[in-house]
Amino acid sequence: MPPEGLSRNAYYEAGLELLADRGHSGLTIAALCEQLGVTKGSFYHHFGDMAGYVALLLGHWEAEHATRLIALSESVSDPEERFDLLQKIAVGLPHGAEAAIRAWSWNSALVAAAQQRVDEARLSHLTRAGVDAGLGPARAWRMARISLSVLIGMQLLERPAQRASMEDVFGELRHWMAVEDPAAIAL
Amino acid sequence: MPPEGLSRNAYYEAGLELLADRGHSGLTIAALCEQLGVTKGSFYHHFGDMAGYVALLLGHWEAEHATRLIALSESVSDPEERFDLLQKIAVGLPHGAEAAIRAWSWNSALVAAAQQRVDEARLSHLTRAGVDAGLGPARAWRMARISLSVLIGMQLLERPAQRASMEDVFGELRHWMAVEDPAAIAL
DNA sequence: CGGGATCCATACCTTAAGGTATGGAACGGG
DNA sequence: CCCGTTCCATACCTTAAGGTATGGATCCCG
Repeated sequence: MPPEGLSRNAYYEAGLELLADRGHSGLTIAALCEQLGVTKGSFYHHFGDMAGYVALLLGHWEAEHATRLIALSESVSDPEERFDLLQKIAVGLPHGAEAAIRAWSWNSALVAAAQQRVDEARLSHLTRAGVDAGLGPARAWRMARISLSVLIGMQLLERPAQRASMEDVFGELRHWMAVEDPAAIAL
Repeated sequence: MPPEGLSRNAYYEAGLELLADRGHSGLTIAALCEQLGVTKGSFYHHFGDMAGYVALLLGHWEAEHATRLIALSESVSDPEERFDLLQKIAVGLPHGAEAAIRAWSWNSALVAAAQQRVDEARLSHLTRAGVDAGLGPARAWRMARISLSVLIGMQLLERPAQRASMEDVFGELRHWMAVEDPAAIAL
């Protein structure tokens, strides 16, 4: 199957794009085919049905925008440097598509499962990064939760997400994190 | 119209309940009527069509869980006391329904408009509260954004939202806010 | 006690989206 | 050159959800 992989990837890109600007209800087989200039025959040839396509699309998203980026961050040893990278990674995520996926997860068990895996992976990675940076476990856990919540909130509050205000807010968060407070860190 | 207002409110309660445990795609006329033990005739009698019902339902939510609570908070003068109240208010919100509405807003312009009004009202109230508590305007703005983002993140990360972890996280946030840092506050 | 208004049940229509069946064009290997 | 496989177009089916038309039941009010 030499000229086939390309086609599949085209469906993924088109899917994420549709999600970003029409939401999950805009991700229909008809819309996908229209955007790619084909008809439903093509879609049902490459993917058995909608559920199959969705599973592959989510797998693509998970691998590309979670697993891969987390591994990238893990390759950095210096804690401060790693948080720099993490902030850049966060700002560069496909916020539109991610927000739509999160919304979508409220109406599909399949999507909810993928979303939960991605959240869990990001959360545990953030917690590890916090511990590496010297926070106590409980405090690192809360820091991770707050950080991920802020990412989610920013993704959902602005449409499209504004790079500038996101950097501002993340900067404030890191400033708070850096504050010396032995009593709290003891946790 | 004496025995009518009751019926309308029943539709609102049923609607928020359906949203909370089936998401917006579960909020169908058929599901509403089934839950209330009536048929579609009743629905179309009370509300012209689905769009009309949705508009009224959102208005109910906005008035009950945004406008009213903000006014309540504004009646408290002491800044510290006000933040205590705000935390209690936040924890007590109908998180399931609110999360579903936020997800829904990605697929309906009407819902998106209501959601934006509620977000804007909460955001500007939080900013005012921050200024009253002694933060500089820019810092108060970021604090408000972070706080609302955390609420949103917590609403979406846990299903159902856990009261305990929410209080933990809010506590950490307020601890950070209280840290003395003249340089940052100068902003 | 008659009549209009309120409230809702029943039956039917329409549309959009997923899904299926089938055939045809292009392309490569034997 | 032929045949099978890949890839996709066309036409049709099915289902779910919004919406409409109509009639009946109840209740208040004059």
